[in-house]
Amino acid sequence: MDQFPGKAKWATLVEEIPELVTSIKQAAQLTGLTEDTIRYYEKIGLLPYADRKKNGHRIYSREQIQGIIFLTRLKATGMTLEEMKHFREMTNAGDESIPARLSILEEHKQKIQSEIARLSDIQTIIEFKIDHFREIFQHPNSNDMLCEEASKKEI
Amino acid sequence: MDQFPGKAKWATLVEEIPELVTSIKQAAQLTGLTEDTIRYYEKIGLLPYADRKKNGHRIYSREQIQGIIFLTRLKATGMTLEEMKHFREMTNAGDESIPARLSILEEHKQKIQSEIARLSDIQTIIEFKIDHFREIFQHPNSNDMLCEEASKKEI
DNA sequence: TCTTGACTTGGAGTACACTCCAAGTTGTAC
DNA sequence: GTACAACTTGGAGTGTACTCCAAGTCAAGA
Repeated sequence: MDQFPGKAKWATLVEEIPELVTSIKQAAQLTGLTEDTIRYYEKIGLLPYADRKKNGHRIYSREQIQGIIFLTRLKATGMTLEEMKHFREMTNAGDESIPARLSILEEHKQKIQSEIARLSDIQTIIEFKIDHFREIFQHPNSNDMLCEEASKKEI
Repeated sequence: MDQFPGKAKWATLVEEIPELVTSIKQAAQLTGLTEDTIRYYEKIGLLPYADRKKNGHRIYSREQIQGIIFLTRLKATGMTLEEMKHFREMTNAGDESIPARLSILEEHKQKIQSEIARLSDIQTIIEFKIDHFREIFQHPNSNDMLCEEASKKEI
């Protein structure tokens, strides 16, 4: 629902990621982000300051690319940049922050669950509306009757 | 995932809506929108110019409130204001626009379906990550092994 | 040596959807 | 008659997440 680049484009398996990614362009292709977005994420501290080649160009390890991809998963399920930043900052704190990270992920998982439930509920309402329109279209005369019926149901 | 006001608050059954809603405050309570948002929607043409009382205060019929609530459903499932405006403009065109409205709703329904599928997919990935953290936490030594295993799966 | 292309930086601009504010009007309550 | 609440308007400001741009650097190729 967010702008989320087409799935086939970027890496979904570790094997597709070189051990060393030597340009921001490549990083962008692998993660599905734009180069500007990667720079922006680094600027706001969501991504750590990336290593540079001698000429100043960014390089990334496979693990770093994997980390970015995981962040895009969180973002794609509605986590804000600020929350992601918090999650990532804990990664820096090492294994002792694992329980905290676990509970963030578990909470987020619950949120996704509720989101799915919410979408399904509204899906049902929209389906009702679709049926309603289809009725009107097929039996233009029984229009009012169906409206009566509709008024007994959820809006 | 969007800011979506708490469900219990507003009307979900037609019976809860008076036949005539005589203030923007009441309209806001019934629809779950803020007064400012209702004015804003009217300003951008997403809602038609509401009838006013002699003193200029807005009034709404039950049907109009129902219409607003349906728009909030569309919004809550990711439809943009611009798309909703388009949908609503067709409502003005009368019954001849029903096939077009039908196809918009059907397309939107498909989008929600894909959205649910997308969330479920990522849910699975997050669950894997949670299991991974839990493993590390419970068996700190087998850490590397599990990382190896992880690297064979989806990121 | 010069050009080209891929990057770098800081900072400004954009899109969406509100959200807030100041100034004014109206109707009721005391 | 005056205070007050509940509205009205136009317009400015906010937050999130980018997106774009100008000016500069650097390495490789003709």
